[in-house]
Order: sequence, then C-alpha cells, then structure tokens
Amino acid sequence: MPASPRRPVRGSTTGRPIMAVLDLLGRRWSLRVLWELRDGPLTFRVLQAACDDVSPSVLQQRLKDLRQAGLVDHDGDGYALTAAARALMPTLLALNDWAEDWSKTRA
Amino acid sequence: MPASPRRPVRGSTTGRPIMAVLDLLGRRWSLRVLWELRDGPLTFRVLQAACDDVSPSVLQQRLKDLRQAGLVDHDGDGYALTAAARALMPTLLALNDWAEDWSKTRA
DNA sequence: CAGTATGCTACGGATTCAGTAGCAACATAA
DNA sequence: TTATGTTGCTACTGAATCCGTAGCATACTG
Repeated sequence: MPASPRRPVRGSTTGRPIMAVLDLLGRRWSLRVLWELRDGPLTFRVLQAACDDVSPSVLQQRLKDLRQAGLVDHDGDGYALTAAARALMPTLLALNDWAEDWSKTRA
Repeated sequence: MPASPRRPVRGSTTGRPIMAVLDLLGRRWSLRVLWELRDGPLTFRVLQAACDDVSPSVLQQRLKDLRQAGLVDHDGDGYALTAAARALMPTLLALNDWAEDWSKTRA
C-alpha cells in the first residue's frame, strides 16, 4: 500500500474542525491543488502539470484525501471543486492578496 | 544534517508569491504553528504541547522556516508572530469560520 | 489498425517525520 | 554550594511520506 492519509497519532484532531482542516491542508500539494482548480475543472494530467509535475502517486493520494473531505469531485470534465470548496475560494484569494504584500517586504 | 527546507525541484516557485506561500504553508505543522500563536507568544515547549506534542526536531525545522520567511520571531517571551503574520490572521480566522461550516456538512 | 489521451498503479530511492533521549545555559531556592 | 526546574535545542533510529520514472488498461479518433 502506497500511503494512507496520516492520522494524527497523539491528540488527534478532536473538537475544533479547524484542527482537521489545518491537518488536511497542511499536507504537501493540498492547498496547491485547490488553488489550481479555482478557475474550473482540470484533467488529472493537466492538474499534474499545473502543480509543477508533481508525482502522480502523490497527486492521486491528495485527490483521494480531498474527495473524502468533500472538497473535490470527479465528473466527466475532470476534477473540480465542490460547492464547499468554492466557498473557500474567497479565503484563498485573500491569502493570495496577503502573499503579494508579504513578498514586497522580502529582500 | 537533519533536514533543510525542501526547495521545489522542478518548476520552483518562480513568479507568483502565492506559490511560495502555498509551498511554505503546505508543510506539516506550518499552519498549525501560526494558528497556535494567534493569541500571543508561546515558549518552545508550550507551543510543542499545543501542537499535539509534535516532535521537537520537526517543530525546530518549522520554526526555522517560518522565521526565515519573516512570519515568526523569537524574543524574551518566546515565539511570537511578526506584523506580517498578524496581517494573515483575518484570513486564518476566515478559514476557521469556513471550517465550522464545512464540518456541519460532514457525516 | 495506429495514435493519443485518460485515470491510475508499481517500484526504488530520497526526503521528511515521529518518538525518545539527552545536553548546555539560565534561573530559583534551599 | 547543591538541588531543582525551565528554557531552547540536538542526536539518533525507525517509520511514514514524497519523488521520479515507467508502465498498464481503457477509451476515443483518425
């Protein structure tokens, strides 16, 4: 078996949903996948290319995680954000704006 | 050498700052550390306990990353968010609100 | 049939993480 | 002084995850 999504061994993500979200999005390529899907569905390979040609095994695992979380769906057009994920987009756009400001303060 | 922050091998994070941010925050415990520091400075061990007793080596590496990114500082009171990181707090709070809604749609 | 695109899997090697133990510096107090 | 505690941090081994490449089965198109 390649890799199953890590389940916190210790305190787990008890209680606050934010913990589960921070755990899910705190995995490599999670946020990036959501970001790349912001403008519409993408096929597996196109999404892979958009994510700097991430390994297909990792992308597969990440898509599995995001689908189980109800954030990504797979229809005829490829992989797409669910309504729940689209509700997250304003936040990601705010993150984008912040990133712009943040980069200006960097050398 | 324990571990240096991963530099994307392929396309790197050229161009858009959002890519660099997505890469930095898409590491285990990055978002969680920022979240736990939202209410003020914490010492290393208290922060470690807040993060489900994450391994000190990983926390050390993550703090190093965040300090190099100018998001975390270390003064006499322990580790604290910088002004840049505090500017990110509204976005994290929005993420928290979204997480609440998202969890309600889960079984 | 040949060519192409799709989603997906397998494998080995590299990197990162987890878990535990321990150190040096500093403070406090007996 | 000795004892005790807290701080930040490091070392080490084994497990988990990721990377990079190759390849498969299916479907569609010419």
